[in-house]
Amino acid sequence: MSHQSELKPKQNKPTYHHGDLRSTLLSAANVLLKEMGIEGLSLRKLADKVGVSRTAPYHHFKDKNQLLCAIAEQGFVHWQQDAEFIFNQTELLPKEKYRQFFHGYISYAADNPELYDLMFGRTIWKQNSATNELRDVAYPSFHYQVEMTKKWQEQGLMPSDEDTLRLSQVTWGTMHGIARLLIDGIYADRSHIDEMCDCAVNLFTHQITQVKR
Amino acid sequence: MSHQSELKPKQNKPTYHHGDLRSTLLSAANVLLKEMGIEGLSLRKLADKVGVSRTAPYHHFKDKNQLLCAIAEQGFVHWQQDAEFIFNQTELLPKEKYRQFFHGYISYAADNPELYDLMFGRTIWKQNSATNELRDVAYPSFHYQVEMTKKWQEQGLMPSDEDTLRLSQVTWGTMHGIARLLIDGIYADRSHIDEMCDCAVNLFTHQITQVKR
DNA sequence: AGCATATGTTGACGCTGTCAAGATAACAAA
DNA sequence: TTTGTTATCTTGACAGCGTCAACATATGCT
Repeated sequence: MSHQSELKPKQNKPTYHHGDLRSTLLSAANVLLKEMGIEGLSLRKLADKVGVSRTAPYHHFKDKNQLLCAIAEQGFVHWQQDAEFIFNQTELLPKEKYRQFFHGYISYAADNPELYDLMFGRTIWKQNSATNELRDVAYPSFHYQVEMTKKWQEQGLMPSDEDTLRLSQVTWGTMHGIARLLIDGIYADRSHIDEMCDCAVNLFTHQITQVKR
Repeated sequence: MSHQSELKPKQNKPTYHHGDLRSTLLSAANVLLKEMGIEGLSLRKLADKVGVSRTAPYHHFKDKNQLLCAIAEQGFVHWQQDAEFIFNQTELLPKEKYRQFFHGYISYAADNPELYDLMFGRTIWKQNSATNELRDVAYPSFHYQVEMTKKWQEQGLMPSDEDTLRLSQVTWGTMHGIARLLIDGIYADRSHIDEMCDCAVNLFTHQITQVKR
């Protein structure tokens, strides 16, 4: 029953087997996530939207948690591509590149608040509920930021007397914190984004404008 | 039924009216919050723990949300006291005072992860679900940080060419972000706290060690 | 004393995630 | 082709959740 109309396989006639349920669930879940948020996304609503019974998704995802991890996984892949694109723009000066990276991070979060909340929120990471597949995608993403920080230190853009891991934890923490303040609407809103990002970049890259080595 | 034993009013004999249910609920909720987290805290478990029926709490809190806001409210009061204590320590140098403030913030978050998550998390702030009472306590707390930042700028500890509001959003964002990374267990753990804090303080107060004006 | 109000109780509803058992289709081996 | 295994989808059921409605009891004011 319910409305099993639009989100069905290639053929129009209703088949007992869906044929491509897993990926259909994933994309529908992305929409539902954006609309209702991480809490409003329920397996039952999702199944109903796709036009299958409540328990059908359980043949493709063991848990609600596994579904969430799969969504986050896609998010990390997409986000990693964005980061690499900025980092590989050779014609930009280091500082300008970092500024774009910073803006890009915050913009990604502000444009996809619910997805960002899922990727970097406690729902997944709190009690070790992240899937191995998700870890395999997320950890390299985290590590990529450390590598970039190392490069920025070598270029003299960031202070080289700070430990690279600590420095990247702090700079990333800043981006993460600003993103969260924006997403949760705590004492900051979208109109502040540009100025906040510039302020942070100035603080972290202050030396090179003077020393220029 | 259930076990209405320990958390009862002064007299031992079971009375129909509890007598002090609201505050009893609040303190029991704090315990439950610390144990089970913000999601694991259910009104039914709470009522059962206190020894009243499921709907009794509704005579003291309109919502689960109102209960959460009341808990967060207490957290803000307590946290504000901590901040003022540090800020009023006159014998400390500005930089050392700021370092203590930073460490204090992160330690408060790390020691009360669930409470911090409630106070500064999206559950309350996302969709404007904060009570007026909570706002009346939280907003001055936020503003207090701006005032301190202003003082630190005047003392030459922090760059005075940055807009005060932006600067405090960034420095607070950094504390918030580090706290979140720690709490959610994302690429940082408690053994990194001291070094991360020092690194951040160094970045934000770099000038004064050189300029010393 | 009587009555309004505050407070606490049981019953019920719809929502959620998830398990168990049965139905149907796809596919591989005989 | 037929048969059997497996993947997929179904309905039924259960416990837990927040919350409303209706009812019970105690407190306190007139």
